[in-house]
Amino acid sequence: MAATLNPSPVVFATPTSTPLTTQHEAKTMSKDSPPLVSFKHCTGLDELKQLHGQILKQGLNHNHSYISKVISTCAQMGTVESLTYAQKAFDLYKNDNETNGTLFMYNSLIRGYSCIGFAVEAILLYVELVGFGILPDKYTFPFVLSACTKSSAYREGIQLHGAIIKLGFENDVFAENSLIHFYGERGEIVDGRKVFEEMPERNVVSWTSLICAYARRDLPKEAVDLFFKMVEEGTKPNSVTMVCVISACAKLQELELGQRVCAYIGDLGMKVNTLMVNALVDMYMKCGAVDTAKQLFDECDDRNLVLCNTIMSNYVRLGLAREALAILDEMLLHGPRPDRVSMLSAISASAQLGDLLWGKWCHGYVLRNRLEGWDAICNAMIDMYMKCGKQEMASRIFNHISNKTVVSWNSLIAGLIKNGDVDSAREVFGEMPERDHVSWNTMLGALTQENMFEEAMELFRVMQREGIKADRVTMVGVASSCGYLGALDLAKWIYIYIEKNKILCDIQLATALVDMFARCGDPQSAMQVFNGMEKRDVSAWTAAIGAMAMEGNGERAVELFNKMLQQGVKPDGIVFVGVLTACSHNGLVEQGWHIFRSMKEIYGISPQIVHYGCMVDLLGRAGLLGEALDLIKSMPMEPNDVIWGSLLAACRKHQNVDMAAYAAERIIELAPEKTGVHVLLSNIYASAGKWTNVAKVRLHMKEKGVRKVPGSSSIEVNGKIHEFTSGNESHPEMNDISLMLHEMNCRLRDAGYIPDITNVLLDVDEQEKEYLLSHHSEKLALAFGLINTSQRMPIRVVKNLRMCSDCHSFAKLVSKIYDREIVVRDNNRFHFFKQGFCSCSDFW
DNA sequence: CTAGGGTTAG
Repeated sequence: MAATLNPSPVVFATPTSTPLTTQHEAKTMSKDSPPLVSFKHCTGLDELKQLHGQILKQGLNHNHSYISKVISTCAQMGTVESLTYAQKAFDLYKNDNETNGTLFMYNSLIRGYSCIGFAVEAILLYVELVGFGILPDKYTFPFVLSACTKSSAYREGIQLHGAIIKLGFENDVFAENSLIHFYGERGEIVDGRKVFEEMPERNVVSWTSLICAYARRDLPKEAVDLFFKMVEEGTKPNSVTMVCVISACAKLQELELGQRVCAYIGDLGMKVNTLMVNALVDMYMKCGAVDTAKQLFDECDDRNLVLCNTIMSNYVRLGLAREALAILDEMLLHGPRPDRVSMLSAISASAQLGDLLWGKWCHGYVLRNRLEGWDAICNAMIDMYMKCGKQEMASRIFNHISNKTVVSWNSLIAGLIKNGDVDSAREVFGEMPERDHVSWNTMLGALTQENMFEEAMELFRVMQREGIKADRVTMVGVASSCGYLGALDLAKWIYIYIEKNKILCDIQLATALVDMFARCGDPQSAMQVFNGMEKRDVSAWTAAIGAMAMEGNGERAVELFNKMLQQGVKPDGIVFVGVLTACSHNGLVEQGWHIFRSMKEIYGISPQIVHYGCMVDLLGRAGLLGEALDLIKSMPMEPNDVIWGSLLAACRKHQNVDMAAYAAERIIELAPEKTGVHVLLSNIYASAGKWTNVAKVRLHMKEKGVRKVPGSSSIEVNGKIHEFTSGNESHPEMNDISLMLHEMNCRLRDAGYIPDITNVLLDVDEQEKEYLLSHHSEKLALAFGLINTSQRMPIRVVKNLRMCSDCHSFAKLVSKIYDREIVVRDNNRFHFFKQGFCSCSDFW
């Protein structure tokens, strides 16, 4: 627009007509001329159009006072229609008078356009105004800057900053405040701060704008600090300030701080308006004070839509979907009428519950009220139908979306994964037009969840190659995969990577790191991360307790558990599993019973079947087989195959063949597909020398097509993970490994090692048994480790099954004869071998 | 004239 305009300055300072109050002006008006006050009583656009018509009819279009009134009144109505009309009136005025508008007209229009979000039009009008050589005034800058802010017109904003300085408005509080807001919304907070610092005088809006900027840029701490500084320096906060600072407290999730800030509301005798109630309810909910929030909500007379939406969305976020839907019910009965934001929460709530009825009802409401045009609603519905298991319905909605965003694709992928269709998810991932970090994180999470850890790490490497920035969520997935791989070098690299890239280490990520180090057999690092955490929730404690359990340090695990209770962290069912497992690894029968009983008696948590499983394991390992069986019989629920499996394992350790057979039969009844049972059962018979029974089990396995899960061990050397399976000789360095194994066997035999062939299931001759035994996967990995790692390095092996007792003795001796620390993680815990001893003291 | 609340996927 501006480019085609004549840039020569048109002096507009001379009015084309004198003010209305003068005699001259009065004469030009007919008797029926509408008085200017009639604009004040103008209620709608139609009325205004009539007034404008009268003015035109009376030939008053040259009178800028009238036309200015028309334009400004129109613009203030703030609708697209009214602005279009204002623009028309403006153009007509300019045509009839062969001149430009007045500054006041420009200001009115710019403000109006900015208000309805037509920022480009507002900026173009400014350009036009300057093009005509009209000098902007102090009213112009706030309007046009707010337009720049809304349309992210960065270059224009910067130019305006220049103009403000050039035209001598840099000491104008309003212009400067608008600049602070502009920079703040752009994320250029340093520039905003600079403007703020250089202001000769500031008012409450200057402070508030900067506080708001910090709060929005995820620097809530700075926002709150600035608030205190503001009060200290004697500027009284108003309700807007309070809304901003309370939202900062919500982000910090610090209830006490929030309450301290709120104290100013009462101290200053501030009236609490709806926006403040809303901010308060939001803050309390984000800080975990759900009851306080609900109370405030209930006491609020003005249940407006936003307030309802705030409480609903928070309920959904907290996983309280039922409560969210209760609010919706309330709204449907007594108002306010749910809008698309309410429905977004309602659809998410239905998704969370997997409640198809509610979901379908929401879908219907959306259609009846024509809310479906909004992307977010459709995306939420994809998620909802997927979570309700209605893949087809979800896909249908996806296909009907005309404007598919990356979120639509991500919802589809996540949904496919939830329905167990990882292959399709991978396919869609490959097809989608653009991928954002959520897409990558979703896939990474899926691979981790599906135990495809190496694939997950590979995907992470692809991310690196493609320059996708990893964030917290990425690293949680990566850390978790690494933990399962048990690759300590990789773990250390990940830890450094997070520090180097300044990835925010929140509770979840720190917890993932604790777990990762624990699974990689480095409990020291795990505890170091844990001790460095600022806040610890029950999951964090669970990870630390798990680290101790895996190390076999039951006493320390129980200690940690007690410390957690002391610090007032409420235990959940999961942490009890952790601590009871720790007890069972160390035979802490008394403490285990004590903790188990406290579950219900003190914490009101009814033990679930897993907790009984832990106890059966604890009693069984300790040799209290009768007590274990009694517990199983006293359980309030039917024992499952896992429970009997624990008992079976215990029977094997303590050589109770009869009870073992009983337990095994129960398992085969409950879960005939469980291959491990057959193997274990034959092992029991084998170790008792009952070869007829072994043959029977083997026959049964053959008939059912059950195959033993092959033992596999992996070892990380120079960042690469080498995997060995029992008896598989495909590794490229197999020759060296065989030679090494032979040498090891010789040296060990000289030291008095006798292979414990009771672990060999097959009924073959002694020599062959020895051969099979000497090729157990962990032995291959050990030999490989001895060849390929330096003397001072511990050898770390990860095994998928439980270590057999022969390999256990073997590793003990190797650790002594080769003077090497050996760390083996089996599917249950760690074994640290050193100088002929194992950390488990042979109790595992 | 400038500043303020609720919004889907991992």
